[in-house]
Formats: sequence, structure tokens, C-alpha cells
Amino acid sequence: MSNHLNAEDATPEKSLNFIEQKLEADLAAGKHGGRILTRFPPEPNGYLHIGHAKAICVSFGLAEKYGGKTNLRFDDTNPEKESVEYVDAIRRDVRWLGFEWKGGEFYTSDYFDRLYELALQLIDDGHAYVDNQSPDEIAAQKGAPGRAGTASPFRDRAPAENRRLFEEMKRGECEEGSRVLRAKIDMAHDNMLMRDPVIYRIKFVEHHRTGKDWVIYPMYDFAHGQSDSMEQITHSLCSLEFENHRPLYNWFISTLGIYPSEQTEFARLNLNYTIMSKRKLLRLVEDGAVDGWDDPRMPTISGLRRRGYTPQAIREFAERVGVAKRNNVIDYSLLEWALRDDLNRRAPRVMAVLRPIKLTVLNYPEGETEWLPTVNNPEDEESGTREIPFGRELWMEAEDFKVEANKKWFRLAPGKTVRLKSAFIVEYVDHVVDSQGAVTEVQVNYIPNSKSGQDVSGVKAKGTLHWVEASHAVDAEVRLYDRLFMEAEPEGHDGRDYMEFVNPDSLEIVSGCKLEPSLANALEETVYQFTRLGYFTTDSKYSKPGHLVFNRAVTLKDGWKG
RNA sequence: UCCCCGAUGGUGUAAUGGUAACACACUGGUUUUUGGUACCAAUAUUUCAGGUUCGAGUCCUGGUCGGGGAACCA
Repeated sequence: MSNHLNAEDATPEKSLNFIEQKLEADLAAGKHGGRILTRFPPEPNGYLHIGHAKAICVSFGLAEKYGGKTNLRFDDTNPEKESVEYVDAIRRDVRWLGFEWKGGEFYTSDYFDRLYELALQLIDDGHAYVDNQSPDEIAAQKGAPGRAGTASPFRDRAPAENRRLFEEMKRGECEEGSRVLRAKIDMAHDNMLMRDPVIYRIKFVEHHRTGKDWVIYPMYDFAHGQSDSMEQITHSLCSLEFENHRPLYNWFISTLGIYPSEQTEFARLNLNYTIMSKRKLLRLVEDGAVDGWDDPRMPTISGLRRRGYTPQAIREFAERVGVAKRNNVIDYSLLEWALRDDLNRRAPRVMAVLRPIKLTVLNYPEGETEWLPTVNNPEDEESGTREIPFGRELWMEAEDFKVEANKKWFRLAPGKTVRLKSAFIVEYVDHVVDSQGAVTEVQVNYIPNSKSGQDVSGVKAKGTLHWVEASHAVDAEVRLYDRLFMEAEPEGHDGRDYMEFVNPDSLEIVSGCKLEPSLANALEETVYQFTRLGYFTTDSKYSKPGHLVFNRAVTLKDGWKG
């Protein structure tokens, strides 16, 4: 191994994850003719979530890295739970993440004819049989881990009879549940999945693509590997839960003698304080615990998008999470870090006051306004400047004033002096309290020669506050979010339903917020930094020109331990 | 009870028989017209017991712990 201690420009070789290592080895060995073709195969029975985002980044990202392509394939073999709404949402989300399915768009349902032929081939070769037993009977004969199963009385039917019976199933001549087609493998196999798995079942259910054409549908195990094979997928990457399915995957491919796609499993993403199961997310939607699949608190891609997350942040997050075979639970803070890191560099800074109280500059002339220049983003020279109005009547954040404050308090309080961001230094004069004892107004004097950028006052102000000039302010509603679940692992409590842990305070709607005037024309899909408050974007569902609604994507990191 | 997989700081991920590293989080400091950012520093790691080897996180054996596995779901 070489080492580059003395080479200053030596970029450290980034180590490869185990799949990259396999890909490089396969490429070097000339496997698959040096071709890389992966696939992303969601079932259209729900919206994609952050866990899928990782899978997408892995399958699409790896193919991209090694000059290959990726297919998008909808694994639509169970018409009961699937719909075109989900198909459309999935296409939109993958594209939004920045990936194109250059290998093509496919549907397992497109292969129903071919799959049927393969089933016949299995039957003719004596590798499959029609079983007339009930689900309960079949289950009972499965045996148990460590205990062999027993053969179905129909296991040794002749191929010709099996073919006739299976054709009857296809023609819709049998009742649902009356027959299934089973692969004939080994009822004593250590892997329960190899104990003559059911591969076709009867369902008189209309399919969102094939309509009423079919009344028999292939099971996952009979459809997935063969679909991979038909598309000549070289590397079929999936999550660890399918490890037990790999022997079956390979059995069908070798028994059928079709293209040898290969399955490799990696650990799926788990995030704390949320859940990652389409079925469970669906329940949140159906029970009205959230405002749809794209509720900004949802870990769905569409929810994150509505919340203000960027594709870049999600992809960086997936990159940081890594690819390995060990089960993991990622800290939610890593996701937030990725967002802040991205937005810090790109988000325009603006000023907004969420919980306004009056800030009156006593020594500033009444009715006068001046426009002060301010930078759009200190991290980005090219973002330029804009002007914001300043006057006698301002709004300030209620929590930036305290009647009694100690030395560590940098904000406004009796005796304190602060800088108003991009404007002047002001010093406390007085404050007004209402009958409840709440402060409604703070009065200050400004120091005229302390103007931002040309400060010759010599006055030091420890703190800097955001503010908005009152006469030009724009009203808005702002939605603040907290984690959806109060428990780090809402699914990890035996005997307790995850719905019990839904955080009742995960949404806070704040109205009467005051924004600087430029925000009247806030752009959709632009995420702004509200100075000192966090990153916000207009809500795609509720925000309208006359009624602005902003979502807070994430707060700024708060280093103040006051 | 049987099969498969895994185990490295708080959380992830690397080290491919040769000095256990990187990121996030946490803590402290410097800079700062965002208590942000940036920068610096500090804390903290190989599941256990044997074995092979000059040398083991890595290989072998066994244990322990964790995950997955019996659906006419995917």
C-alpha cells in the first residue's frame, strides 16, 4: 500500500463500500460484458419515504458512478393495494431527487404474459403443481423452523394435469382461494421460503394497468427475479430483509435457465423519532394524524419537499449514511445537518418577526423612512444586496426582550444596547406592559452614526437582532414543526402501538407574523433563511398571494445555552 | 427449537493481516453586524473466550448479543 505523506495534493482515496467493491470486481472480471444495469422496484402502494431515498441513491448512484443505467420498475403484482396515484407520486419524487431512469420505465404487469409462460415451463418440467388446499391447510403443512413440513396430497400431480388446472385458473373458472400454483422444491428445507412456495394466486381484482385481463397474479418471489432477468439487470440491489429470498431468487433463475441477474442486499435506512413503513405511514394519513402523505412532518419525500428540504441535502444525507450490512438507526440530526449545510450556502437571508412586539425608535423622526442596503447571503458574494426599509415604528421578536436580564443576555433589556441587523445600534429607554404583565412595546433611541457599514460611533453592541419596519411589513402565517413522534423508536415498544407516541405538539401555527416587504413576492420552492430563526419556504398547499403561509424546514443551530 | 445475516466511540461509516480513522452529535475556545457560518481543541471505539501468526478489528473455533425468516404481501 502506498502512502502519500509528503504529497500535499494527494487526494485521499475514498474507500469503497462493499457493493462498490463487488461492482469493481465484476467489471474487472468482465462479468455481464462489462455492463452495469440496476433497477429501483417500488410497489405503487404508497408514497416514497426517506428510506427509499437512500435505496434510490444507491441503485441510481452506483450505476451512474460506473457508467451504467437504472430502470424504474413498478412492482405491481398485488392490485388490491396499488394505484396510479402512487405511480405518479413515485415518478415525481424520483425525478425531484435528480435521477433519471435511463434504462427505461417498466411494470411487472407488463410481464404477466411472459411470467405465465415461465410458470407453464415450470409445470411442464415437473417443478410446479396446482394445490387445491386452503391457505390454512397449506400453512399447517409448512412445518416450522427446525421441523420439516409435510407434502401436499396434490404434490405429485402429473404435469399435464397441472397444466390443465392452471389454465382453468387463468381463464377464471375457479373461485378465489380454491387453487394456487406452487413451486415444487423441498418441504424439509431449512429456509422456510423454499418449502414449496405459492407462486400464483387467484384474485378477481381489477388491476390499475391490466384491468380485468388477469385473475391470477404472480407472487413477489416468482415475479421479481424473473423481471430482473428479463430486463437483464446485472445487479439487483435490495434491502437485508430479502436475504432469505435470495436462494429462491436464484432457484427460479437457474431452474428456468434465464439471464442470471444477481441480488445483493444492504441495510435499509432507519431514522430515529420517525417510522419508515409505508403501511404505518398510510395509517397516519387515514387516521388524520397528519395532513396527507405530503404533510411536512412526514418522512416521505413529498413531505420533506413541502417542508423545505432540498434534493441536494437528501442526497448528501444518503451519502453520509453510507452503505453496509449492519442494521442502523441514524440520528435525525444528521438529516438536519445536511439540510443546514446545503441551505447555509444557498438560501437568501431575509428578515421576519414571528411573534412581534412594537419597537419604537423615539429619536427617529415620525413618518420618515430610509432604505438600507443588506446582503442577500454573506456566504455567497454573488448573491448581491437588496434594500430594506427602516423607520421609527418597527417590529421586534417578543423573546428578544427581557425585563430582567443577567450578563449573559446579549439581547434587549433595561440598560442594554444592541445592533439592529443591517441598521443602527439602539439603546434601551423604556418598555410598555399590558394589564396581563406582558411587554407590548419596547422604546429605544438609535445612535445615528452607527449605521451598518459606516459605523463611527465606537459603541460596542454584543447582540444583533432581526426586525421589520412596521409600515411596510407583510403579514404571514408561519408553521413550526417538532418531531412527529416523542419516542426515538416508536415501533420498538412491545405491546404498545406506535400511534400512542405521536407528538400532539408537532405542529404549531403562528399567525400575525411580520415579514420584510420583499417576501410579498416569495418564490415557490425557494427556501429562505429568516435571520436568526431558521430556514423557511412557502407551503405548497396553503400559501396564496394574499395569504402567505411559510413552513419552517429546520431551525438554525442554537449555540446559546441561556 | 432450526436457517440466514450482523457486531468498531453517543450515532453512522472506514481501515482489504502491519500506527484504529472520517463525519455527525456532545463539550470548550477563536472569529463574527445571524448566540448562525468558519476555524481550532477536547472527550470517546474494535462483543467475549480461546486459537493461528513476528504481528489480528480483520483469519479459525466456540459463546454472547442484535436483526431477519413459516402471509394466496412486497
